[in-house]
Order: sequence, then structure tokens, then C-alpha cells
Amino acid sequence: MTETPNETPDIAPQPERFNQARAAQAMAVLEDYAEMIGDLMDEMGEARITDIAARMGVTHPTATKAVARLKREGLAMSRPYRGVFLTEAGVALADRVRGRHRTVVDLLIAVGVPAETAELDAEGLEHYVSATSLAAFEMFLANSSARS
Amino acid sequence: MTETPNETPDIAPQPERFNQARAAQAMAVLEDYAEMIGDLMDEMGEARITDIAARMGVTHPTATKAVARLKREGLAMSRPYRGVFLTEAGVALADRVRGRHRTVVDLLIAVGVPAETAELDAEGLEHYVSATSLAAFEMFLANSSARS
DNA sequence: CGCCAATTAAAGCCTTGGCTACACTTGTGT
DNA sequence: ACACAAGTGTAGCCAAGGCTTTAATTGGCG
Repeated sequence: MTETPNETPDIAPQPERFNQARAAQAMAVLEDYAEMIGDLMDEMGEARITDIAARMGVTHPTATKAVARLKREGLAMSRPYRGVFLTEAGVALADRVRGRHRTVVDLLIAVGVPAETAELDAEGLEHYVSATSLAAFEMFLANSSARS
Repeated sequence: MTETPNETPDIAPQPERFNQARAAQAMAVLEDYAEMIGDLMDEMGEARITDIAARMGVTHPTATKAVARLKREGLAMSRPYRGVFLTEAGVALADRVRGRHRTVVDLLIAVGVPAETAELDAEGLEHYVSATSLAAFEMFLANSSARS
């Protein structure tokens, strides 16, 4: 089964890519919540569970669970009935996510995607853009804006 | 606390984007499996659970469950201990996914992402590219290749 | 023909991320 | 001072998508 005599195109499993995509997916929700908490802290000085839930479009228990996971991962802190705060790592993650989001939106717009669609799609896309691709995006944007 | 007297920048929940991203995520696995089954049928004449599992990098029970879900969604058919086959809808989905995958890879390469990274990232990205963005990608690719 | 390996299926568990329903703080306003 | 509304927390449910383990079926080979 290992050789390829003539027929039997052998299965050739290259599951790495899928595993990578699955790993990215595991981070995606965390990233969204971290970014959201960062936004709320900037805008309102604190992040309340209710506000997080409202912005994310989920119920508070769901937001609570997500925050619990953030805490478990060392990205956030909170005490009962008090607001939620990001740790240093959480802030770093939020900043990184925000920057990446902007780059993705800008790239989409640069290749001709309408701004509104770019925003919507970026929300899903951003979590799957590798550092390598992100760097390429930035270079592309720098060049195309310089060339204009 | 509900009104906005002067302060309180009001929460402004726009959860639509997140809901959209979550919906896309629900389809993602289905799309991957449909595409994979299509590939296997093209290459080997049939799609067996074991091969699907190997390619996707999961165990067979997981592949079986995924196929069950495909059947539930009317995208595939199978009889016990026989291979898996796509329905018409399944074939259409697989084709659509394949085309979209190629477009995404091509676009990534066109903006300077290394081919190998483009392939990897596309696996995660493709499920979140809307029809609007996809059309924009194709137009961009047509223009840039013509311009070269 | 009968046995055994490979394949498939079935059952049961885990985590994630949704949800509803219900309990408990908080703190504000009479 | 206390009641009540808003905010939070907790418990329990569900589906998806992983997993391992165990059972059943197929089919090829001696």
C-alpha cells in the first residue's frame, strides 16, 4: 500500500494543514473576547460582563464562560461581581489582534473588496492569517500605497 | 443607566458580524469534508471512511460522525460498510469550495505570500470569504495578470 | 471453506461554546 | 433600612467535533 506501482494513487495524508486550521480556530474566540474587552476598557474604563455579552451577541453566561477561559489562559483577571481586566498578556494579545484586523481590512479594500464587506469578512478571516501572510500583506500595502 | 445623558458612551452592540462569522464556522468542517470526499472520488473512484479520516487527520469514528452529518444535511449518501458518495448538492458544494480555495490561494500569492504559506493559510481562510469578496478577488487577479 | 486482518460501526467520554432558568450580590432609591 | 432592579454567577441542557474502546462486517487468502 505504500508503493505506487501503477494504480492506487496512495492516500497521501497531509493533515497538518487541517490541524493548523483547527488550532487557529481554538484561539479565535479567545482573540475576539480579548479584543472586545480591550475595546471596552478603552472606551468605558472597564469591561462588564453584560457589555461584553451584548457586543459579542451572546448571553451573559456565555460571556462568563469565555472570560473564565481567558482567566484560565492567563489573559484576564476578575473578582466576583467586579469588572473584567486584561493581564499584560491579554493586552498584548488584544493589541496584536487589533493591528492584524486593520491590516486584513486594509488588504481586502486594497484588492477591491467594498469597505463594508471587508469589515464583515475580516471578522472571520483574521484569525487564520499567519504571521508570514500578515507580513506579506503589510508589504503589499506599503508598496501599493507608495505606488499610487 | 439606560439612557445616555451626557457620559456613558452607550454599548452599541453590533453582533451581526460575529454571528455571521459563527455561521461560517459551522459550515467550515462540512465544506472540508465534502471537498475531501470529492477529491477522493475523483482520484480513486470512491471515498472510504478510512481514507477520509487519514486525509483529514482525524480518527475514523470522527470521520464517520462527519459523514453522518453530511448525510443529515443532504450532501452525502452511504450504506453500511459501503463507500461514501456525494449527492448532487454535495458535488456542487465540493466544486464551489474547490474553486474558492484556488482563488484564495491565487490571491494570497498575488499579494506576495509564499506559495506554501498560501496553501496553509487558505485552508483556514477560505471558509470566511464571502461571495462579494471572492468576486473582488477574481477581478483583482484578472486585472493584475492582464497588467503584468 | 473458513479464518483473520482490515474496515466500518457503535457507544461513551471530553471540551467548547451556545442556550435557559434560577440564585445571589450590589447598590440605589425611596 | 430595606426592597427591588440590574448585574453576575451557577447549574444544567444541547450540538459539534474531537477522542478511545469495543463490536460487527467484509473480503481476501491460505
